[in-house]
Amino acid sequence: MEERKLSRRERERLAQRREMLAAALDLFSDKGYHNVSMHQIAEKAEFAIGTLYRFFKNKEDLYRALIREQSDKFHEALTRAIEEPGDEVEKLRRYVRAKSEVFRANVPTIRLYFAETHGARFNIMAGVDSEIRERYRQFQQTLAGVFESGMERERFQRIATPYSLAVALNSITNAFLSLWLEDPEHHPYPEDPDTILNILFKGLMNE
Amino acid sequence: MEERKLSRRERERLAQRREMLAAALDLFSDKGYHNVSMHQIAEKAEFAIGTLYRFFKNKEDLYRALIREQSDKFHEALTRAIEEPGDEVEKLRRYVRAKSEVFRANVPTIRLYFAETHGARFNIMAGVDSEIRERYRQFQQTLAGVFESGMERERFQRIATPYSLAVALNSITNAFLSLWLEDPEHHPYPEDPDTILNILFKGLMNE
Amino acid sequence: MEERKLSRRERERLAQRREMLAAALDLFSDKGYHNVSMHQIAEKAEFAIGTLYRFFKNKEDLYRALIREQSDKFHEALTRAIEEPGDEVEKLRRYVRAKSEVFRANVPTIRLYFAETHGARFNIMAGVDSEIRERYRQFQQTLAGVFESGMERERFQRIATPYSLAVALNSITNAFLSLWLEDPEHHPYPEDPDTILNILFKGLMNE
Amino acid sequence: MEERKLSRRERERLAQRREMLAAALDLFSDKGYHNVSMHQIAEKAEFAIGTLYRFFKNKEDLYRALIREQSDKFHEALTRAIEEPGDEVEKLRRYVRAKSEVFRANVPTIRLYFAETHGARFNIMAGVDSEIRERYRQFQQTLAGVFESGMERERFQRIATPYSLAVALNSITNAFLSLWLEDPEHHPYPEDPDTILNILFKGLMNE
DNA sequence: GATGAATGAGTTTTCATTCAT
DNA sequence: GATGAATGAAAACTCATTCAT
Repeated sequence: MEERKLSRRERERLAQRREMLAAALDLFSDKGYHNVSMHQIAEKAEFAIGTLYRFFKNKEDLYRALIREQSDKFHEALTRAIEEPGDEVEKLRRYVRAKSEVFRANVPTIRLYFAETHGARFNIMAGVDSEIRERYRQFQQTLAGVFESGMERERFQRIATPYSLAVALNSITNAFLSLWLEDPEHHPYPEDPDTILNILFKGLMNE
Repeated sequence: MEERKLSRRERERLAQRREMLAAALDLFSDKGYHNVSMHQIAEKAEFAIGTLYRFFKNKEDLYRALIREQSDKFHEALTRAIEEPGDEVEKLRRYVRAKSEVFRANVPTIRLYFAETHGARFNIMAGVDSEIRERYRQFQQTLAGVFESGMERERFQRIATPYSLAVALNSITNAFLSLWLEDPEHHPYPEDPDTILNILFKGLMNE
Repeated sequence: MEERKLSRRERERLAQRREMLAAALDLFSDKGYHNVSMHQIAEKAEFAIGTLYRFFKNKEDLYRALIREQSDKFHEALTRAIEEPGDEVEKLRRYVRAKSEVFRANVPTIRLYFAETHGARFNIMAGVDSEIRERYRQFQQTLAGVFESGMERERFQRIATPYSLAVALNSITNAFLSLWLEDPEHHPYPEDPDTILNILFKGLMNE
Repeated sequence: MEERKLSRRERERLAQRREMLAAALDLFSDKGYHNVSMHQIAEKAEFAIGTLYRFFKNKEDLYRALIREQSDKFHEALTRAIEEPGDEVEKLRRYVRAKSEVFRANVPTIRLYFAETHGARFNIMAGVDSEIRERYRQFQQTLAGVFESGMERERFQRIATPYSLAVALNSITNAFLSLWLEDPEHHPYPEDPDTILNILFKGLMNE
């Protein structure tokens, strides 16, 4: 935004920080939080261990910074997809497409989300600051809003609560994208968002 | 099955093993794999460390055995629900009901699946032996079979491939049940399977 | 006392503990608390580092155990010297003699007392558990009791409060013994307790 | 002495040095040598780390300079007290009074002497450069001179060697002053030097 | 077969010191 | 000369695993 105001010092600092986080992301996503040592991160980032600790006060701090940064990036992209003008169906299509792209472009980050973490709990956003969970919840509310407005405009039927539909849509996209992630050969990347959306859109039952 | 053929020795051994796994399940599900030591498990199970190592060659082996055992239990219950006689809709309802019950009755195990694990990957069955994944895949095939036969009998429309529908149904149930698990007050336990199934059964779109 | 009741196991354990404390005493008294690592202690005692930690939960715990043990030994010896029957002068002589012997026989321990310690404060008993300081204070009270009874029996003049005299006697003995400790050639070991006691007993002033 | 010969440069340098030492004194006396980092000293003195190292070649050097400077200050004051004209008793009284005042006015420095230090040894001047010890020894000789001349003039009895008496007087004052330092409520500051001196001056024994 | 004491590699973290700017 | 970012050796402590009893 206003990056040109940064001094050289500050720019360098940011670049270093980025390199450290990039190294950490690679390692964490590959082996999981507990199987990566600070030494390994320092080595991969080509800094001395002490330097790492100048940027992050401990291992957990580094991990949290990483998660927060990545999830911010995702939320922005996904929120944008929903909030740009368009009718509900368009929004959902844009959303699924954006999420697919984010997955495709950030495989290590995705793995990180699901890889071992501290008290990693259950679903996609687990094991993470309550702060981040809260943001995820809010995002899911935003998504629910799309279903809600669709219902009000009688585009959508009230087959479930809007929030449930948001949860369902997220879980289905996650499931499909992770199929692809784990075995791209057998489970092709869903180019067309309707592959996923039709499961919601169309009724399974005949009559 | 054929337990009466076991000698006293063997029966005792099995009982000991069960106690060890039970202790491990409690601890792992509470604190996560890396925050539990073999000593703690031994102590909780009231055995000496060395004895633990007679039963499991290392920590990972113990962990895998635990996961395998639990997932076997689940698969059996779920497969039974599907394979008992009935039409496709009945089978799906029985399946969702059985899965809910299994969740409700095995919270620690469920937590374990989603808690930190070695290289825990993404969706519900991840982070685990390929052996177990394979079994999960097979189970999902079985579930897909229900959709397939429904399509053949024209009970179901072909809104997606049968396997995709199996994946979708699993991800949605997981998502709903984990909402309940994390915050039972705000997200009530789904007594009626149709709460979940309707998302598949009914079409969202008007027309 | 009742050591014959100890099992072999327990006897071995105690022997090991003793060796660890002995190694620690040597090192601490030589280099000071902060300049000795747990590895060095383990190595000197010929145990693995982990074994050290089976006996003492951390470095401070080891240090405290050492101090406590040594000071117990001293207090016992010194208290005995005072409390055995005899008149006040005899008691003070026995006390100074006992203290000299304890110094002579426990040079490393003495050094330890005065070597660097955590928050080592000032005088001889400093830098140590308040528990130990309290014991030292009590001991000084006992010593003051000797002066007091001497005054009551009019053997001693009331040139200062009994407690002050106890403090003075202790500080003088410490000073002389540490002169000897630091430079035995120039400052001979005080064989005769009256070398020290006369400073209290006799008046410096003519008239 | 000849400070007006100093250039502005040199005067500034000295002022900086003083600030560094003052910061170090505060920190060391509060937390002890090992619990203070060079960074903390630099920060408290409001200089960069590198600048600190321009003045002192390492942490130990800084520490030694500090001790030396403080002890110089003390020795000067105490020597003056002894060497000003007057008879022996006056000199000793002036000495005890001066020492008390020095203690009272320099609590942090006093704490520093007794707080944890490298190889802090035993009595008051220990744990320090041999250079400083030597100076302390010399000072004690000066004090012994007072006792000696008192003996020659038959003011004092020869109850011990003059040097021993100097040692005894020092240890007693230290002991009393440190009692006050540690617990001013129970152990009042000795306003009257004779509180301390009478222990030497008067004989304890009747007869 | 059971035990649990012993092991030591490996982890996180600190901090005195250097040196390019 | 001053700065403070960078360094990496070294510290305390943990815990999976072994093996003598």
